[in-house]
Amino acid sequence: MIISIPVGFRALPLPVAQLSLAAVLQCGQSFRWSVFPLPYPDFSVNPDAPRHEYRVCLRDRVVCLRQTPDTLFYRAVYPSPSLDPKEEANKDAETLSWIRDYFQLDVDLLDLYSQWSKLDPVFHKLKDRFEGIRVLRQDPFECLLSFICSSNNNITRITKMVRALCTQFSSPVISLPPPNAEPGTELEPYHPFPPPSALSAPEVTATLRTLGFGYRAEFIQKTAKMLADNHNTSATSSAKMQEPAELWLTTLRQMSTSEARNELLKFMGVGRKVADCVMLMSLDKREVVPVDTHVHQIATKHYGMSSSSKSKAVKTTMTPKLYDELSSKFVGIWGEYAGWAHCVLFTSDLKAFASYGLETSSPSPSAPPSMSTTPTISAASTPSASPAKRKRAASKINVVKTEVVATVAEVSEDGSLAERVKRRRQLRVVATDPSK
DNA sequence: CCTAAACCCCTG
DNA sequence: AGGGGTTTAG
Repeated sequence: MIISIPVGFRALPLPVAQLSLAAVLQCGQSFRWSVFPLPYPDFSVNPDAPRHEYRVCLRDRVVCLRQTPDTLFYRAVYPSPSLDPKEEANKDAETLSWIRDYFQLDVDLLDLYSQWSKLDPVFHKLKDRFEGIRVLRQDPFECLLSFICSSNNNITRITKMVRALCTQFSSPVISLPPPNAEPGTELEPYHPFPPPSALSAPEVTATLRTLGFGYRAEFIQKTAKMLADNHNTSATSSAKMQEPAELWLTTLRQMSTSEARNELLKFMGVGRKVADCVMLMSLDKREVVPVDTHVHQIATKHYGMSSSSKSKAVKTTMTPKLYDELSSKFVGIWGEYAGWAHCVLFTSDLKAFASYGLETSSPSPSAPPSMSTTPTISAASTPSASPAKRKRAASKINVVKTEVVATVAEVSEDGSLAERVKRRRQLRVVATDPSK
């Protein structure tokens, strides 16, 4: 099979089993990729030719990707066309290294798939249908704001909102025609994701509301302002560089899962689910399994999971306790890369998963053995403390109101989710209203 | 410590 | 009517 390299693209050998762009770029991890169908006259001539081009704007360039069963084609387009060749080569190397980082290509997905298959019969039956699904390593600020938008929402609308955020609050770096377009086709502007400083002004809330963000408008602006106020203390030297607040968010990669979660929960509009998504998809917390209502449904139906306290039907509400139970059970099943396994099963092809359930649900509830017992969970995912210590910490917060920050720092080692939320509320007061 | 309702917009 | 959630009030 001969595949010609598209003009301007470089080739990176990569089996589609290691990465499937079609599955990964549109499954609700990132909401900013544009997809273009490639108008080939006849695919029967070359059935393996790429059908789509994917594009996204990164800082000063637009990255374009195409894929065949064994090759990833990539190129970047820059605003200034006449660079000297050496500079050009540098930038291309930069683009390749960004791709390797963004798709985490050093992680062998085939290894993981075979591990999960041994650990989980349900996964074993499904794995062939979900090739090449991996967790992206996204920019933390973009990830945080995108998932604040995700509450009570669907992928289509989140995508529209994130797009609106970019077109409204950042300048386009370049305008390009769609791939394989006729001459004279209208150019399309490409906007990078806006930095915190562009979203922190109070008027931003109203603008976002007119753009259809609803109650999330305030969350976005408050979160951006909190980041800018706390971390953008010195000016950013270059427009191409990240702001200090963005760099600070990235440092959460160095922290433990529970520490990073505590930091994220301080932001307005960020609860457990959003925090976990941000940690999994941008902060290297690969064991974290975010739980939403859909995961809950599948968990009870296919894995025999149900809240230990309430043995009601599938109609139970998602309490913090239930969330913890479900999340830790999946970590117990899938292990170190549990979040990645979750991604394969739940955020790719939900309909295929549902149909699988219809086929096999009646004969035998083939739940994995680890379901029945409480699995051992790493300390990082479920911090525990003596009840006495916890109580002391909680009461301290209620009494002391003036030195909240110091108190929080002291007790932030542990605590239930509810307690963390309480602490967050007080922290927000300090962070957003210094006068009080 | 835990539960329930509102929130804003889009889709069925 | 209800949704891949969070906040606020009880």
